[in-house]
This record gives sequence, structure tokens and C-alpha cells, in this order.
Amino acid sequence: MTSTATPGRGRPKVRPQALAGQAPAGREKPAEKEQRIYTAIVDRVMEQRLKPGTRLPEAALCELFGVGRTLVQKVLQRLAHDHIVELRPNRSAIVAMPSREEVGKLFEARRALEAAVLPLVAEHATRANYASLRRQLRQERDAMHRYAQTEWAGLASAFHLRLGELSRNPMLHRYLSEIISRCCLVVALFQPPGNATCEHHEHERVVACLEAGDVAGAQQENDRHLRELEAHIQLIEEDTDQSLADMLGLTDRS
Amino acid sequence: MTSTATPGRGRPKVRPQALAGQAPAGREKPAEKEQRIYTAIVDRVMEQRLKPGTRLPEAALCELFGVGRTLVQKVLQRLAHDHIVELRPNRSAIVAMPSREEVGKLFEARRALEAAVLPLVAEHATRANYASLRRQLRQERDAMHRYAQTEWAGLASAFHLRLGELSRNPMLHRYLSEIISRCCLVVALFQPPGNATCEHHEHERVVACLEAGDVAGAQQENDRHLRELEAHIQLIEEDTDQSLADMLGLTDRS
DNA sequence: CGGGGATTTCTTGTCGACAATTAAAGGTTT
DNA sequence: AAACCTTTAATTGTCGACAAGAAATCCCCG
Repeated sequence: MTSTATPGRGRPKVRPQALAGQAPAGREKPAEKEQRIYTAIVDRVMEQRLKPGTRLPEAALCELFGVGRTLVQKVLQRLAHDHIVELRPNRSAIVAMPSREEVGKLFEARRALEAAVLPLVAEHATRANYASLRRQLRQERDAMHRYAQTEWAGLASAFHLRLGELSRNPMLHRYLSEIISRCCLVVALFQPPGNATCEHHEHERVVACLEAGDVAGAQQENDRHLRELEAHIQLIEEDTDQSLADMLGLTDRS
Repeated sequence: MTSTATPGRGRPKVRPQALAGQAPAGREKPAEKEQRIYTAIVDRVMEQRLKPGTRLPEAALCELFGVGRTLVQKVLQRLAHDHIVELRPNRSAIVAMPSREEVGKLFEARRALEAAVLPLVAEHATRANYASLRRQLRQERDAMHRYAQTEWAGLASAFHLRLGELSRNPMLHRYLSEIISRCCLVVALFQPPGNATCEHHEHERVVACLEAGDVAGAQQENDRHLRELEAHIQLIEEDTDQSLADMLGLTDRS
């Protein structure tokens, strides 16, 4: 008999690992199921409860969410397409860990895309749109003053998302959404809690330029704003010796 | 017994429809399988052998390509993400048929994106890159003179794709590729064979501006070029009474 | 003769099962 | 003791099976 004390020959048998399932008992529409799993994973990544490099085996996700592998695979496909996870053939999916170069390209793309979007916003935006933008800015400021970091971070990116929406171009909106959520991911990765940049004045400046019809000015302000955000990221990244740990291969396994 | 002459009660039983399978007998790597199906469908759509609105039932595709439904579904997901097909819940997937408004937004996005890409191209491009661009332009001109329409169409979009590549930004490159292939789809849909615009001079002008360091000029030339292309599409669309046939529901079935 | 169900079939949504691949440890040989 | 091979488990790739939803036709009734 194979006792528990004697270590078997091959790969060690993993313990059943009773994972706490949180599947809502009530039946839900098929589309909602998929969305629920998707957002659950994205949220955990944003909260840093799922760190980059963490393995995401399909079976575990199946138990966690109480669904079959088909659905989990579909979600993983979507996550991989959005670069939230990395999908390797015949290997577990892992939470994506963007390299320094990728982060640079990411912000470059974001600057280019937002600059391309601003003229369309200026073209289509109405008074009501500007009013709602300003309302959003007030919320943002309040959250900052209340030191509600997670909420504030969400609102800050919501501003840029709203700009994408106001371009009235579904494709550009989608692309910008994709890039912004990846940026959020990066920020969440490298930003130690409690270390936030005070940026909401810059948002206000962009809106002011837009409302005054100064598109070029808005582009310039936004570009500078994004560069500042990126510089802050880089700085923090230098601070922690992330690269060293990475080189030693300590970030690979749990 | 249920004879073939008497029409049964419910929905008419469809004939097995012996479809000619073209599955390569030799085993292939899993990733290649998926790509083979994907490109096969895209190619058929581009050739207009699969017209918009054509239904794509999973079972038929399974027989055609000799694979299971899992793979077919994965491919359909990708195609839907690229807006090549439309995916409705509990209904057959159909080849996408972009509306007039979507086409407008599509070209708007393309103009914005290419304008955003050009500065990066000017920043990164080397002498050798410009040389290869010019080589491509010569091929393009030759193909046009030889009246090789399909080849020429491919080369014409290849020029824009190359610009995306030269931006050295993977994300922008991918987005531009997506949009360009959608534009190709639209062009293929509305462009009757043999009716091509003579555009390669405009490409040359863009390259000339870029090489001279005149980014704004290149953007302007490219913008005008794309607007001309779109205007040509619209014109043709007005010509054929596509909307009428659509309203009569004649475009639904083969 | 037209409209509302009933009925049948088609089609997708979802799941577990089996095969193939990869990783990780132990044992073995030099 | 270090490098290689063997064994074992974990994990994904792929498929058919079953259930549920939608569509098309016919039947019946007004």
C-alpha cells in the first residue's frame, strides 16, 4: 500500500486542496456566466491578489466557479487576447507579466491613441457631455481627498475611458479600453499601495482645452500627463529590485 | 414509415448535403490546425465566395475541415472578435455584413489610427526601411499595369500594413492590421470586379513626405488618400441597390 | 382563407471522458 | 557527487454526448 509517509517515486501527488467555491446557486444566463468569471479574474488581478506569474490551472478555476472547462477555456482565451494572462501550449495559463519594454510600448500606444481620439471628442461632444465629464472630475477629486485609493484609481482611468466613449467611434473606444486596462494592470503591479500621483488637475486642464476648442492644447496636456504617469511607474520599478528577483527565477513559482 | 415523398410535419429535414471535405490526411500541430481553418474562412470571405449573411453552422464546418466542434468554435470566436463573422446566441454564425454607418466609423478609425502611426514611423524608419517601401511600391505599380487585380489589392493594403509594422509598436500594429483587414472585407464586398481606383501615386507621395521628414504632410496626404478610397466605396454602394435586396430578405439564403 | 399553436428538426451551449504533452521528483550510473 | 534516465502526476487538447433554445412548417380553428 502507498502510505502517506513514504514519498512516492514520481511527481509528488498534490493534496486535494479544498478550494472554497463561490458559485451562486441560482441559474443565470449563459452570457452572464462567462462575464462573471471574466470580471472576477480581472478584478483579482487588479487588486494584486493574483500576482503576475501565478498559475491558473483550468481545473482549479472550474471548481472555484462551478463550471466546466469549456467555459473556463473561453474566458482564458479572452483574457489572453486582452493580455491579462499568458497562454502557453500544454502549460498552465499564468497571469501576464509585462516586460519593461512592453510597458514602454504600451504607454507609447496609449499616447498615440488618445491623441488620435481627442479631435473626435472635440468634434462630437455636446454641452451635456462636458458637464458630465466635469461631474466625473469632481468625484475623482473627492475620492482623492478621502484617500480612497482603489476607488480613486478606478475613477482616474474612468476619465480616460469616458474620453474614448465620447469619440463616438466604437473601434477606437474598444482599443483604448483595452490599452487602458492593461495600463491599470501595470500600475497595479508596480505601484505600492498608498503611493499615488496627484493627477486630477491635469485631467481638468485637458477638459478645459477641449471645451475651449483648443484640440492641439488638449493633446499636448494629455501627452504630458501620460508621460508623467509613466515616469512615475518607471521610478517605482527601479526602486524595487524586481529585475533581480526575476533574474534569479524566484518570481516563477509560488 | 416516413417516406421521402410525404413532407413531414415539422421543420423540413435537411438533406445530408455531402460536402466535399478537404482535410489534409497528415497530422499537423494543434496551433496550425486552428490557423488553417481561420485563414481558409477569411480567404473565402475575401474572395467573395462566402457572401455576407451566409450562415456558418458549426456542424458543416466540422465536416468540411474534419475537426471537432471545439476547434470550430474557437475559430468562430476569433473571427467574431475580428468582425469577420457575427455571432448570435443560439443561432448560426453568419458572415458579417457591415452597415453603412459602421463602414463610416471604420474608415474614421483607420484615418485616425494611421495618422497616429505615421509620426512613429518617421521616428524609427531607417534608410533600408524606406528602400524596401519603395521596392514594394514598384511591385504595386507593376501589378496594376498587369491588370492583376487580386494581387494588386493585396499589395495595396500591404503598403499600409507595412507602415503599421514600421511604427515598431506591436499594439498599434495589431490594431491597424485588424482595421485594414476589415476595410479589405468591405472593399471586397462593394467593389465589383475590375473596378479599381488608381491610387499608387498617393502611396508614393506619402513615402516622399515621410522621407523628407514632413510628418504633417504625410498625414495629410494619407488622410486624403483614405477619404478618396472611402468615397469610391460609397459611390459603388449607391450604385447597386444593396439596401433594397436586403430589405426584401433576398440576401439571407443562398 | 388567415392566424395561432403544435410539432419536428436544426443548432448551439455545456459538460465529462480520453489521449497526448509536460513537469517534477527519485533512482541509477559513472 | 553530477548528469542522465525512469516513473508518476498534473495539465492541456480534442472530441462526442446530452440538453436547451430557436426556426420552420403544418394542422386546426375561426
